[in-house]
Amino acid sequence: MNQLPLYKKLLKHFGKQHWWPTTTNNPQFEIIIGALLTQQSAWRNVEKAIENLKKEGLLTPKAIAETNIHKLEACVKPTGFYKQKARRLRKFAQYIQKQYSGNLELIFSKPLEEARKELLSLEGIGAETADSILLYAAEKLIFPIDAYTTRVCERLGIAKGNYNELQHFFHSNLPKNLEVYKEMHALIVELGKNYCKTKPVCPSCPLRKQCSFYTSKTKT
DNA sequence: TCCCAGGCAGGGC
DNA sequence: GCCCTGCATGGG
Repeated sequence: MNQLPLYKKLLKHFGKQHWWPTTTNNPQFEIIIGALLTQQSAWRNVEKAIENLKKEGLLTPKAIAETNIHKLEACVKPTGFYKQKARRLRKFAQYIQKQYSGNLELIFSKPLEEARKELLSLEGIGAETADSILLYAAEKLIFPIDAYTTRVCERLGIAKGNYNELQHFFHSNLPKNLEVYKEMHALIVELGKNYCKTKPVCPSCPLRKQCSFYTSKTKT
């Protein structure tokens, strides 16, 4: 099964999503900060937090590694779970600073599976966050599976299973193209944010005719 | 007022 | 392995 038609349909409907937005000259590290902060919180609140960090000069591994934890907590407060996020952010910065002198390329240039395992071993980095970092910061061909992706796949009836199974599905059915991977993940999130909520079908969803609730329970 | 947001970790079973 | 809970602020 080729998922390029789905990609084109979503792209036409929603337009380019321009993920992952960054504002500094250290985009890789900023993407990682965003990936940790956006967990279970809206992106607009992440933007507030990153703006706070920028004002305090806290957008480099060295600065975050050395900062006072309470200052960091105040910056990331808008994203919620601020104590654990501040701690995870500082621990990550300290790790990168100590092991690699702040140079992320030294991790990203490792073999993909090795880099992924290393990220997963750090506090606060699970499968989705690791894969988002690898796709958007390291620019590796790896597809993140988030809650929206699971929900959308189920409702469209295109795939089901655990994280690894869904990821394997996309790896097998998407063209091996970095921009497609980046855009497809963002487009699925956009679809999930707007639709896949009501039953039996979301009236204005561009994919409503493919929705399992539509085809099984609604006629014409 | 209630529910959700671009999850993760730790516990129980 | 899967399911549950705590973590917490901001916006609809």
